[in-house]
Amino acid sequence: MNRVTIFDVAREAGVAISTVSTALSGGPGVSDATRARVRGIAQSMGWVPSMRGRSLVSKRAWAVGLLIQRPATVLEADPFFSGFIAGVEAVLDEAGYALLLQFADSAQQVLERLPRWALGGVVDGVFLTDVEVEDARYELVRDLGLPAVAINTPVWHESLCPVSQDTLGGLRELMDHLIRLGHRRIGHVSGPPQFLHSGQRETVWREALAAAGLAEGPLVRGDFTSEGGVRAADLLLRGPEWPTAVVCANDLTAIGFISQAAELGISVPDDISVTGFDGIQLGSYITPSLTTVQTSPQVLGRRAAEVLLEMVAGRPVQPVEVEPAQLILRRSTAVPPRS
Amino acid sequence: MNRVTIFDVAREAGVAISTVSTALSGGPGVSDATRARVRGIAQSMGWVPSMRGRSLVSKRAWAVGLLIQRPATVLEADPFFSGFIAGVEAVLDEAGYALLLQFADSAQQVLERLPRWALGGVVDGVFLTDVEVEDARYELVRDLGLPAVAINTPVWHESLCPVSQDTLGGLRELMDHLIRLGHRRIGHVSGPPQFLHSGQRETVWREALAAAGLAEGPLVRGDFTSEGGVRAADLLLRGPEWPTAVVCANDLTAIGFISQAAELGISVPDDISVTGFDGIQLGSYITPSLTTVQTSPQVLGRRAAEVLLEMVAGRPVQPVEVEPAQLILRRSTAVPPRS
DNA sequence: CTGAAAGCGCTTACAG
DNA sequence: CTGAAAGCGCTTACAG
Repeated sequence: MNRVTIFDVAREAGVAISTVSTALSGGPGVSDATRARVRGIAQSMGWVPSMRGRSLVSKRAWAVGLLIQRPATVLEADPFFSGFIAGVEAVLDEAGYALLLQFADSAQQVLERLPRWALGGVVDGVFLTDVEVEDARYELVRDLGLPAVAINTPVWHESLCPVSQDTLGGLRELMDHLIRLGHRRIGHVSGPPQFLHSGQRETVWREALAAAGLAEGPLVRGDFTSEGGVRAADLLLRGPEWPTAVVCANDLTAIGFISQAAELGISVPDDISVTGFDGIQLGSYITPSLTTVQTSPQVLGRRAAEVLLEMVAGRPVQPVEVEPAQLILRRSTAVPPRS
Repeated sequence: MNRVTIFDVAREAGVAISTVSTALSGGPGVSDATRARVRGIAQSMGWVPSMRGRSLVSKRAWAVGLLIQRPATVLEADPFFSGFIAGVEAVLDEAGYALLLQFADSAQQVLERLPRWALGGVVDGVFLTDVEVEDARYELVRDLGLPAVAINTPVWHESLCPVSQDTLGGLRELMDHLIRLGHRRIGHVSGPPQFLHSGQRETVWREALAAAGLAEGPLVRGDFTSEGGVRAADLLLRGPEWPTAVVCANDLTAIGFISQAAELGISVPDDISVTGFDGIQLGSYITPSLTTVQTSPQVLGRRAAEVLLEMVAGRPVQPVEVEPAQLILRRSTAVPPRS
């Protein structure tokens, strides 16, 4: 497909291909006159560098990868990835790097593909998201010597650098807020147990209740989907004793919960307060608007890309901590109904 | 980064590198015994094919590209791309192809990058979305000989194949439904004018009104965002004469519109009916749930990827038409208030 | 400042 | 069935 090569340009200009290469790449060792002439000829001939040739010799793929260990359909549902990719792209674009995107069905598949990407020279580095409780990827990227940036992980080694945002502080504030409003029975709809942050959020909820001397409220396992929120509402609201507030592990869950509460004739926030987590854009447009903890996937993406490019270039990096997630108070929370 | 090469395997096995290559790639011309032995040795040595070497000689990038001509942040807002990418990925993964994702700020930038991708051998083909009214990309991919699949376009030539879904039929049904409910003043919040489908949706609205002998309702220009919906509601609902129904160009716009209507003390659907377009998942969980036309970005993505891989392989293809978009009646529409 | 040559890791005719 | 060789398009020491 590549019509004109560096060889054609050299012939046309009457110089050696090494001169063309040096002139075009901007390196030193070519007179300004020659450089200008070669560049002019290359441009007029429509020369475009072959990334294939360049990659082979430079041992750089000029691409980094995001290998998402979830079904491809989460992109549609989970707001994190969209924002994260947006942030990543903004930085990569400027650096002339491309983003390779792939989804994996299982942890096993991820562990098979990472070596292919690394040893096959497909990417120069990877982003690791969705930290799991037992996460074999960290060891793997070290063994492969593959530069990696991991989001919200405590791990840090020579080829892995964390980029993190404190989100639990915002969640603690949220719990305090509910307690100050007078809530005494506060339930929780958790996230999928394999993710590290599901457990962390659950722990914050549990500890806040304990610190306030409150009994542990009802806990339902969710799955980060609205449908999971619907099921949780069915479980929690059909019995005789509702909680007066429910802290959901993410916004989608909260929206599903609120939807099903309405279906059951239960009003939010008059009968029950409901909170989300993530801070998706639509949270401010639904009725009632959603109290939530607003995270910054786009900022994380931007910083993660910056750090990864540094690592790829062989420069030393330090873990990055972005601004903490913010508690956003909206209308889905209020004082509890008088019992 | 690539430790062990085909050369190392050949030495270890005591054969020529061509034998290793043939044995590993599964081609004919190697005895079963040799093939098995070479494969065993390659595996035990941890050999992984270098895509850089392979790409250079095979003239294939083993990747296709999606170059989105919008700010990267739309990924977060626009549900089309998430679903589309999910569908694309499902097919590419199986074929061992990767997806290269990039965003461009302007049409100009797209036109600069496509040649770099094509002539630079970065991708073997591209997906073209967001058909514009005057779209220079079609001519460009033809000139470049770059296989391309375009979504919902009328154009078709040797290196461009359309994959389409009829969405306007569903919109016509939606208009008929509103008219049958008794609505006589039906407004429209349009999409950005540069997109072909914005104009198409507006035309359907206009023609349906004309066919029913109704006066043209108020038209406000939106931008496919919820914020645009808020602004449209402000414009349409502050005056003395509201429409009794408003057809929004997409779901996000409709959700913003409903939100602002509530803010102004106007109830949906009691005071005004509001409809969306896209069929995003959250549409069924908000209150009131959203009447909309449900499109199938994931199916489009899957079919588009299938067609593109065929084109890359040099096989002949035909335009694909997926199942039409479906009208989904929910609670944001009702009979008009008695005037 | 410029040129001739080697080599990145692979596939693919072409001989034997 | 197997091997020796050329070549994909580039960059990078190394001589001149």
